[in-house]
Amino acid sequence: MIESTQAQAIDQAQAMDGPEPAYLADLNDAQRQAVETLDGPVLLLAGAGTGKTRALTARLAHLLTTGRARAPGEILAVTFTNKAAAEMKQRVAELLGLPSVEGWWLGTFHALAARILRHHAEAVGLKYNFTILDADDQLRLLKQILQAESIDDKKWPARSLMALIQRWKDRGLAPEKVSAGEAGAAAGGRLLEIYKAYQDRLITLNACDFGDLLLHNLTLFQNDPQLLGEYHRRFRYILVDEYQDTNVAQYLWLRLLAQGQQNICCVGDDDQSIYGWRGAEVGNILRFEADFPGAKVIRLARNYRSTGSILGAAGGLISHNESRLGKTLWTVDEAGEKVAVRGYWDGEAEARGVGEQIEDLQRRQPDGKLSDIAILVRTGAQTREFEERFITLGLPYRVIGGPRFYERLEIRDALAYLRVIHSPDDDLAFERIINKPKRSIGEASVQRLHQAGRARGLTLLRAAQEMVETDELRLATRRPLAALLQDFDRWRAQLAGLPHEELAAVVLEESGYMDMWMNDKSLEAPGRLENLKELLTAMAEFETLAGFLEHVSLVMEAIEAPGQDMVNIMTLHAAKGLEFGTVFLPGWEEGLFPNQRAMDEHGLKGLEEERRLAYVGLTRARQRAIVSFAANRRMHGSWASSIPSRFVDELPDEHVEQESDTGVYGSGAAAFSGGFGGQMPGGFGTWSEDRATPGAIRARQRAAPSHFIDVTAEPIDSLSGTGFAPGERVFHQKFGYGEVRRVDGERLTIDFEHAGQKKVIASFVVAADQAD
DNA sequence: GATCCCAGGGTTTTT
DNA sequence: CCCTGGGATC
Repeated sequence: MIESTQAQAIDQAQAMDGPEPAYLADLNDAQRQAVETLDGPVLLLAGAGTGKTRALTARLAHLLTTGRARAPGEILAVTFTNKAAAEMKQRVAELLGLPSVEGWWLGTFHALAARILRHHAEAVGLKYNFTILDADDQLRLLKQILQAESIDDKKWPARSLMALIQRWKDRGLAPEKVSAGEAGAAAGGRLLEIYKAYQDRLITLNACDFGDLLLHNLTLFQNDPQLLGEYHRRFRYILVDEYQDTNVAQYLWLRLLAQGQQNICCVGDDDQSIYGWRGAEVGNILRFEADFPGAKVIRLARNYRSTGSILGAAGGLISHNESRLGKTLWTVDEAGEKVAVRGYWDGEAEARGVGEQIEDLQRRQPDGKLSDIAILVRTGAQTREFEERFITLGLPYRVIGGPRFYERLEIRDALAYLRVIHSPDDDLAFERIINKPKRSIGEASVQRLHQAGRARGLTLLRAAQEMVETDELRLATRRPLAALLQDFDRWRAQLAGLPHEELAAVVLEESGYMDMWMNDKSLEAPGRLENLKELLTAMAEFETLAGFLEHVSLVMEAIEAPGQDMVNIMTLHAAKGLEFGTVFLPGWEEGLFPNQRAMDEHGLKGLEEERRLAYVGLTRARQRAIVSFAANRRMHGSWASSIPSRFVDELPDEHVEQESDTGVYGSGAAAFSGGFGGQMPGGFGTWSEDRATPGAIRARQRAAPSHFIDVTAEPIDSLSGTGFAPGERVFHQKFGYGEVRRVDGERLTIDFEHAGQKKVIASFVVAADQAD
C-alpha cells in the first residue's frame, strides 16, 4: 500500500519533463554537481554548514526521478546516527511529496546491518530472533566470563578489556582473524581467548552486540559470494553520510557492497572527525581516491551558516592541523561580531558570566529564543556548574545526552521480561529479573543454575526448567522459580492473542514488578512508575513485540518531549550536526581542552582530534561564538589553576575580540598581559596564591554587579540559618511545589512535584503555606 | 540475602 | 565533589 503510493509519486515525478525539478533549483554549482554526478565513486567533501544534507537528499531524489534507480529499494543510504537518518527520511519524503519513506534502505549502519542479518542469521549460528545487547549487557556478560576464567578484575577491569575487544570488532576482526601478536599483554595475554569465549557465549545466548551486527555481515558476505552478488544487484546506488566517522568494519562493509556497481557516494568532512577514540578512521576519507579508482572529488566550501568572523576563527584554528585534505570555508555573509574570548577567575565565575550574557541577550532581543543558544562543553562533568547557576537564575535549560530513557533501570527491567518472552535464551535478561521483584532466588541459586547450565550445555532458563524438576534447589527457591517459569510460558502463549503493549501491562502486573515499585516509598518510585507507563505508550506505536525490541536496541533515545524554550547544554561531541545562533564554548584550558588524556594516549593525533572538536564547536554558531576559560577550576574535588588553551592562541587575532571580566580581573588588560601563550605562568600564577577559597569567592560575589541576583538579594552569610528543614513543603517561582530533602547551608535539595530533584538557593523558595 | 558504608576513581559515546 | 561498586555487616 505504502509501496504503491510511493511508486505513483515517483512515476509522477519522473514523468515531469521540461522545467527542472524544484530540488535542483537553488543549489549552487558544487551542490548541483554533487547531485548530478550519479555514476561511479564520488567523494563529497562537505564542510560544516555547506548544505550537505540538502545535497544528499536532492541526490536521492534525483536518482529516483531520473529513473537511475528504478525503485527506492535499489538505493542504500547509510547514516551514522538515528537522528541523521530520521532527518534524511523526512526531507526526502518532503522533496518527493511522499507521506513516508518507510521500508526504504535508509538508516544507520547498525540498523541496516541488523536488517540484513535477520534474514541470514542461521548462516552465522544465530536464530532470526536474536537479541541485540546494549553496553550494559555486554559488560555483564564479559564480567561473567572474566570470573569464569579467573582474570583479576582489579588488574584488568572489564571495561577496558571490553574496549579492546570492541576495537578489534571496529577493525572487522573476528577472533579467528586476530593475529597472535596483536593480542598483547592484556588480561595476562589471554585477551584473545576471552574474546573467543565471549563470542561463543553470545552465540549460545542467541545474541550479538553492536559490533557483531557489522562483523557478522562481513562474515556473511565473505563466505557467500553468491549472497553478496544478490545484494550487489539489489543496491545499485550507495550513499554514505559522515564518512569520516566510519571505522574499518563499516568501511569493509561498504566496500563489499559497492564492489558490484561502484556507484558509491561518500559524504564527509575530515575536519569534523571526532570519534577516533571509538575506532573511527580518518584514514578512510583521506584514502578514498586510492580505494575507489576514478573517484570524483567534489568540495562544498560555501558556508550558509556562520558569519565571516566565525568561519575565519574556525579556519585559522583548524589550519594548525597537519593531516587534513584542506579546504577553506567561505561565505558571502558579512563578518558580523568577532568571536569573543573571556577569562574568568574560576568555573563558577564562568558559569555566572555565561548566565549573565544570556540574560543580556534576552534583554537585547526579547524575541530571541533560548533554544537558539547552546553551551558546548568538553566533558559531561562541566555541565553541572551551568546547571546550578541556571537554577538559581531560574533560566530554563536542558542537558542533551543525559541518562537516556531506555537505559533507566526500571525500563531495562521491564524490557528484560519482554526479552525473555521473545527470546527465551536471553540469559542476561532472565538473570536480570529472576529475582526482581524478590522471589528469594538469590545469588547462590543463580550460580547453581549457571553451573548446571554450563554442565549440560543449556541456557539459564532451560537449566532452570530442568532444575525445578529435581531436588537440587531447596524448596523455598524451587517453588517461586517454578512459578516464574510457568508465568513465562503463559505470557509467551498470550503473545499471539494479545496486543503486545497489553501483554506488557499484564506481565508487569502479574510478575509483581509494578507492586514492587508501588510499595517502594523512595522518592524515585513514582517517577519510575510514570516511566513504565510511558514505556507501554511507546510500545503501542509498534506493530509487533519484535519490532519494538529491535527499535529499543538500535535507538536508545527517548521520544523527545515537546520542546519548551530552553538553553541547550551538551558536550561538543553531542553538538555535531547541530547549529545555534549563539554558542558558548567554556573551559578552553590546557588539560581540559585539549584534554590531557587524549594527548597522553594519542599524542599529536589526539591533539589534532581535540582541535577538530574545537572546530566543530565554533562552526556550530551562526552569529555569535563566545570562548572562555577559567584560571582556577575544581577538579575531582581539589582546586587546580590552569592556563588558557593553546586553541585560544590559535584563533587568528583579526577575528577575535578579547573581553575582560571586570568582576574578576579589575581591568581586562591584566588578564591577557603577555598574550595567551601556553608558557605564561606569570600572569596566572599570581592568582593561585589567593586561590578561590570559599571566603574569597563569597567576598567577590558580594561585590558583584546587581544582576547577580542570588547574592545581592540577600548576603549569603546571613543565610546560615535558612529556616528550612527537611520534610518541609515549599514553593519555588520556577519549579512549583516541592518537599525539602536536604539542607546544606544556604543550599536546599528539594524534590519538586513536577520538576524533579533540584538544588536551589534558600532565598528562592518560600514555605508552601506562604505562597499564593 | 539485603543493606550500608567506604574506597577508589572520574574524556568524549553512538549504535 | 559525586558516583559506582565491592566488601563488610546485620
